[in-house]
Amino acid sequence: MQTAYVTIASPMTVIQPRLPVGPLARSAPSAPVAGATRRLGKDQELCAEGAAATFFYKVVSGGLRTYRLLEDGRRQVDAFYLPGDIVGLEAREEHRVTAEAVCETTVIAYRRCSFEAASRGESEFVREIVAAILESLERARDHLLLLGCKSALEKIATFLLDMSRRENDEDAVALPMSRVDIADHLGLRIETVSRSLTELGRRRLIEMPADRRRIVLRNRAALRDLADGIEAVM
Amino acid sequence: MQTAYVTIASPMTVIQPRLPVGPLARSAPSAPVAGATRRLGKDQELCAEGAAATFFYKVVSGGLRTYRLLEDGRRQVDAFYLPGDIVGLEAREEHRVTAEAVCETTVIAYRRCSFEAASRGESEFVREIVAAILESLERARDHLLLLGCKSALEKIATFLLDMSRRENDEDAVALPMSRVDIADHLGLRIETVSRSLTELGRRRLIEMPADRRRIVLRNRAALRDLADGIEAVM
DNA sequence: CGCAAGATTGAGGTCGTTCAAATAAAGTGG
DNA sequence: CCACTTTATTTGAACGACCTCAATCTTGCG
Repeated sequence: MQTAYVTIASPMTVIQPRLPVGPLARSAPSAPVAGATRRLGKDQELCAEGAAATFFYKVVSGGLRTYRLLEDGRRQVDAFYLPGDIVGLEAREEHRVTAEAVCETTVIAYRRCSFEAASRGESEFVREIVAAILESLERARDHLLLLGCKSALEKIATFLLDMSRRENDEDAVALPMSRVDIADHLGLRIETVSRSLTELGRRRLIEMPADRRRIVLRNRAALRDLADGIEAVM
Repeated sequence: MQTAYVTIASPMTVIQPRLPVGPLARSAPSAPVAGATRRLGKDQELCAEGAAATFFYKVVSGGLRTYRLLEDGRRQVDAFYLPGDIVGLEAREEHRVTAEAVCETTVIAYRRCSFEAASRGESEFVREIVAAILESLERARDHLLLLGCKSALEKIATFLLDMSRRENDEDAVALPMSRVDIADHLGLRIETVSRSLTELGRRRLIEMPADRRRIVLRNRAALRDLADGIEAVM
């Protein structure tokens, strides 16, 4: 689930904190975690989705936005970060969102390799908890993109693929939850859920057996395109 | 930010697992983390929002939904949890979401007190990182409720109050970001953002100085009601 | 079989969007 | 400092996706 993040012998030091602003500001002289101040102009990128997460940042002045995109350009701004906030901390190899300045902004950069290193000393128990929390965060972010940007049909396609993936990618997807639950999950009404499923069936992307709690995926590629916001060619 | 969570010597039994499901099943014999299997009927509640988070759970069979509500009953189902998933892990004193079974479901309960205990031994650095991640998760969940349930006016009210809170609750809120950013954050179009702000001004809940990047909150109570989904009495 | 709950389908309404234009603000160069 | 261009924001009118309300159909279960 979580991929191990091994820092290859990065010369890194231990931090010995005890600051009022939080430990981040107080690394030991000999083992600095923190780095330089960085100034960003309006709309300048701090870090990109997919880029190596070598640093994370604390906002000093100005503000940042983090966002994700659909293929056709629709954008979901996950959050804004104001002075004092910490951004880019995901304990993963890659950043999952793009961060940009909304105006003239100053941040302090911290090396983040120390996190995996530090937690390597931790109990397996703590690590698994952190991994589970990160998993929740990633799912939540995926869902922000869905709720903020996608149409009803795209939402349903996304949902079906997600359920399928979590059930070992079988073509037959079991939906243990009711239409009401699905609707409240996707920010739709049950009637719209029903109509969207019917429409996907009409388009031959899925098939619905008599048992309404089971759905067969007939055309994953097309469903994937729908879910990713690529306009359907039809 | 994070309050310490001390477990008072609860008599608890050790599990000796060695399941393929991850470390949770394999805590040290002397420091057992896990507990009993629990069976839930359809729609039965596993844990409630606000309740003490004494346990967290791993789904064995069936499925769970987690959700949050607005005052008038609108519901956002944050996520579904299928066999193998871990739920209720927030490293906080209280659960932030309600978890219920979507059908006949079996879970394994784990004591979660050990997390704070275990992390007490961790470096301040790791704890701050975990705290920042949890902060992100909470914000994301709040935002799911906003995107999934709220009307345009409610979204704007929520956004203004949130920005105000993060800027020391001043009545004058600075909005460093553009209307486009706000729109993409709230799942709206810039025109709708603009219209909603105008409408709030018309209702005397806010005031907009000439400088469009600044907004004065005139009636926080009414804004709060709007944000919480309490129908406006007017 | 008969009933209750859930799911689907249909018709009409609404909120937010789209497209377009007006207004305001912020630069730019003279 | 001012005319001019560019960009951001606000406002208006018409459209459309999804919602609401209501009826029908299906399924599960006593």
